[in-house]
Amino acid sequence: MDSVERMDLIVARLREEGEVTVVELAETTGHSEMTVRRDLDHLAGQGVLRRVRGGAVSLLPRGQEPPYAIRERQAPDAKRRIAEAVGELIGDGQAVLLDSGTTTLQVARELAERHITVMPLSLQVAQVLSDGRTARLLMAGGEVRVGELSLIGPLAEASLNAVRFDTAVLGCCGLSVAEGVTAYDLGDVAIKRAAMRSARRVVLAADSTKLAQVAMGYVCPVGDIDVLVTDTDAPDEAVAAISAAGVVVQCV
Amino acid sequence: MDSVERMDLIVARLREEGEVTVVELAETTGHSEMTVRRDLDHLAGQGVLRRVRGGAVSLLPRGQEPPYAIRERQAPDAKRRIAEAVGELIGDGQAVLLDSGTTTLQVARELAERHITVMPLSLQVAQVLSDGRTARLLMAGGEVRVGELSLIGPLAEASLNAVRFDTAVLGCCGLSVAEGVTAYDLGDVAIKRAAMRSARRVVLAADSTKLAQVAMGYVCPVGDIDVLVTDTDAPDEAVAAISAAGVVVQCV
DNA sequence: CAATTCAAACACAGAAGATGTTCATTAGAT
DNA sequence: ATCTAATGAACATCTTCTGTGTTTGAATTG
Repeated sequence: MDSVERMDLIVARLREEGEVTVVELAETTGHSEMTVRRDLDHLAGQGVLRRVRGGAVSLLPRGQEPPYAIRERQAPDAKRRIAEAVGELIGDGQAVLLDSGTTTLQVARELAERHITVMPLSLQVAQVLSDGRTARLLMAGGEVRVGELSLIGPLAEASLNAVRFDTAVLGCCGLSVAEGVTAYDLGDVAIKRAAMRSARRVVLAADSTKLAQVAMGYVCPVGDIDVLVTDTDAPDEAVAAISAAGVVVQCV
Repeated sequence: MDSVERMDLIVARLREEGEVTVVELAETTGHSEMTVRRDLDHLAGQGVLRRVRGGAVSLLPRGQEPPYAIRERQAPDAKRRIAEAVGELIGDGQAVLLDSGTTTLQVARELAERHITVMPLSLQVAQVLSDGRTARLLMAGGEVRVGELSLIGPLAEASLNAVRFDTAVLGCCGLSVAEGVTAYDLGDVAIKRAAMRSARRVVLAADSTKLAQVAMGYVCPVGDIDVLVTDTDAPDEAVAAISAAGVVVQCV
């Protein structure tokens, strides 16, 4: 059991029990208590839990978004395929708006070596794109959400209002015909809306697990999306319903 | 001779001769030709040189700014001391504007664990601050200069106009009473000016090597600076002249 | 005050990176 | 067109880093 598996186990335990103990985790994982403590300290640094004597308590209230480092490990294959498909939707020279999130981060990796103009809505996405050194980077301003590194607030909206894009690539937390497109953070919601206003075409990149979920913040009805790229695990009836709303659905 | 020394040697040769050969470098450094080639490829990736058969030619025209990776190794001790002193000038809870550059990057490392509000004018500085997770990060928008990762252009100016700061911590490329504060890139110059307009107090962080230099872009007269933090190698007459212009000079 | 937990320090193993060597391929010179 | 030197890929070796466990003394809690 390597460090990644251990972390996943700890997070799973925290979700079920709300708290964990060092001794119990050491037995379960088969590693020393010192190693468990180091794992817990690491997760504490990500804001996942709070250390207490003998163990840790969860900082993940139900109904709230799991932290970045956790989400990045969810459905990585699907996200990679989706990112690849989104990359093919973007032509060279286009101006692209790239949302924050783990799926769009993967899209950024796909676009990093392309010759396009990109405005990322996340510091992490910006990092990936600047490493590529070929894309023209137009940074959005805004307040940086700690942990997420997404950009929100009036400065971010002002940045979006100042530019027009060929394509906006958005992520989301939940998606259904009944409930529309939803996200956890209300600040992010406002930005997604502004992003849609600034782009001629809106592409939503969402793996199939999102189709079953509804988050607190309402972004827009499904029909406002132009293209949805998801994976082949998406249930047929959901895909049919979303298509019926006028969305081009692509399953990869 | 480790890889850092080799790179420095290669850059020095490029500055003197304008070009280098693989064979000669292999002899001088005492390493294999393959290693030299890998070094050259690495520097080519940073935009320092262009590979040609048998060697490489410089991409560093005189009068232009050396690339980031090179500057970061210049006077690192002085920069650290300066950064520490600048950190002491910043009180908790303040709103701080942080310029791009290698000296201000060091300042960012100093401020990363503080509880302040910071607007960085560089992606790299933003990266450092977001790692700290204590500072409130207000990202400036703007076009990202490739290689430098500094933010320039109208979006950046708009971000600066939208906020007011207690302190602006600026870097520069050249500084003298006769020629004022100067920088290489004209885009950066405009941003530095806007930054000064948005801050009650302007702190310039510049190691003593900057006192002898003049760059192309004129930012402002020396007297517009409130505090200059430099190192103890600064010549006394220069310090006296700058003080006479009404600047509080601190040598560390 | 006693029992437990913790964190710093050191030791060790496996992983990752850097370097050198060999060799087939390629670019440039003749 | 042919030859020579340069190149980059592939592999082997060595070094450095990172992750882990153990020990030990300090800190916390009941």
